[in-house]
Amino acid sequence: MNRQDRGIQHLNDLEEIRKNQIILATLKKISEVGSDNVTMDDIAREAGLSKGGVAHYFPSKDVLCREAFKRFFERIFQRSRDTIIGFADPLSKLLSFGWLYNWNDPDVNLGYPLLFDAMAMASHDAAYRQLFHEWVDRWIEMLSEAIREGREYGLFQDADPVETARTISAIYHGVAVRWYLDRDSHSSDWALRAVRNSITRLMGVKG
Amino acid sequence: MNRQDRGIQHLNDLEEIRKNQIILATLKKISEVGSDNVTMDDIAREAGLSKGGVAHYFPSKDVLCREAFKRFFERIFQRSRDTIIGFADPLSKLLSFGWLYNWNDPDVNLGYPLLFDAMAMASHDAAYRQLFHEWVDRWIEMLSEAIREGREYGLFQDADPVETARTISAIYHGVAVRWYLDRDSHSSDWALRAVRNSITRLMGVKG
DNA sequence: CATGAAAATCCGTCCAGTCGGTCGAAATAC
DNA sequence: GTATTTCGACCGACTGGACGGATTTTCATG
Repeated sequence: MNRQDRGIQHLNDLEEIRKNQIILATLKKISEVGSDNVTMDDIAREAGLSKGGVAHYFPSKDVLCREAFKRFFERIFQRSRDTIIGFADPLSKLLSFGWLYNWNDPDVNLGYPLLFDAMAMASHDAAYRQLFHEWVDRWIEMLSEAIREGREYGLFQDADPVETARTISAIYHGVAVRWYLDRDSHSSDWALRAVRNSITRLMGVKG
Repeated sequence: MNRQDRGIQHLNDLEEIRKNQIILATLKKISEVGSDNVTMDDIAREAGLSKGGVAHYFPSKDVLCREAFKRFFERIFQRSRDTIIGFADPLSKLLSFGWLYNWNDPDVNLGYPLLFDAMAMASHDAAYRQLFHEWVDRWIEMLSEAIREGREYGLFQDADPVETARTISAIYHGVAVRWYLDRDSHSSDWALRAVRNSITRLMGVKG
């Protein structure tokens, strides 16, 4: 981005644009090499700025990374919500996250390394655990809503919706780890069958 | 360990003792701060040696970490095998990993940060993916054996044992992540119920 | 004295964060 | 309308510290 572009923006707009630009670059770089191995120089260059330019918008690497992770998780959650509301049937809602196991999805290729990085951070850093907790909680809220709905219609067997939602969420996650990290032995088809099987049986739906 | 101890050992013994000592220290430190943040100095001090002492036994940090991870995964797997063979009933075998959700277990407190670290590495490094793959494969072999047994006795419904084993393994993993990283919302009781429920229903066992 | 393990030291590299400076644009003065 | 000043985004050289690996030194042992 050259200097000509700058004048045509309001200042507040510019700040938001630059921050976004930097955060996108941060996510890409962390995804590529991990947050411990990424340098501010890498991020700056990826964003088309210099170290000083990045420093102008973010006070430290730590703050930048946290903000980047936060926005990324937010985006993934929004996407999940957009997907789930496209289904009316409660079981379909619970099974609507197949895109998590699609190699051609750009969010997937960017996202899994980010997720693993965030989890590794979380195991040492309470702030990242909090971030993870908030993210999971929003998923649970969304899933348990669908479960309650299904129970009302008599589709699902009786069980605590929140507890069941946590189990479903965990199953998606566990399958995802295998699918992404041991890809030669865990095809996308396996992943889809695994979650479908586990979840339908868990909910007491006749197969 | 002080100098008096050293003379009473054969040289080959000593080498194995030192390597073990260093590896244990490495695992502890990685568990505490992550493999990227650990320094050779940290490891040496933890092992009661100096940097030079460690360098004498391991050529580089990279090699040391890989070897440490390898031995750790091996140990966990051995422990799992020891546990599973204590049960005769195939379903009990599949449910015999409750110790994975026990906060008082020393392997647990040491192990989860190591596992998350290894996964984050694996998402960038094929060598760690290979390590993960081999580890998973041994689990799958062990689990699918129990599943085959259960099918022979007519306890489990028909389904591909390996595919089902992969699903069970993934469920254990997914539940573990939630339990360890979002501990305030996921009790050990929840974790045990979650795997028991998911697995018994997946296997078609009458609850 | 000889040997080799371990300690101490050194050196090259890398990186986060700082700071003085540049440049263009907007504001103000005249 | 033009000159001048101010403002702030941005740059990039630099610093200080940390680290990994190699080299040198010390020392226990036989």
